[in-house]
Amino acid sequence: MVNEQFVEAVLLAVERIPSGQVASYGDIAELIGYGGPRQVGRVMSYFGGSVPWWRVVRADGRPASGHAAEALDRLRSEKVAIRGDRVDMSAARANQRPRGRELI
DNA sequence: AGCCTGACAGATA
DNA sequence: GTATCTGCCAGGC
Repeated sequence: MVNEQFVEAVLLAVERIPSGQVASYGDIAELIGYGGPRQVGRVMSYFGGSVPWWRVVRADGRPASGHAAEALDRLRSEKVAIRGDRVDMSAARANQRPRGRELI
């Protein structure tokens, strides 16, 4: 069991993702400022049923294992930019944070 | 205590 | 493009 505060923060962050946009596990973790993407994934597996879990995808744009098909279906319904079986993170990513790219 | 697993991420080949 | 390794943090055995 994780800290309830962390769980609450994760669920709140996921609910805050606007329709038509997505966020990665790492983004959620960084936004909260605690733990890592795996902890976010754990929270989602346990309590994700109460939030739009399909808006949380992996950093490479692929949804979580086991729910990829349903997630993509829901994302397409929200007009999220999908490229094949992958989310176009460059366009659909909410809270786009600058990556460690020293050079563009 | 050690070891493996996981709704992950990044680097490397 | 895929495959593999390492790093991360928590949980289960």
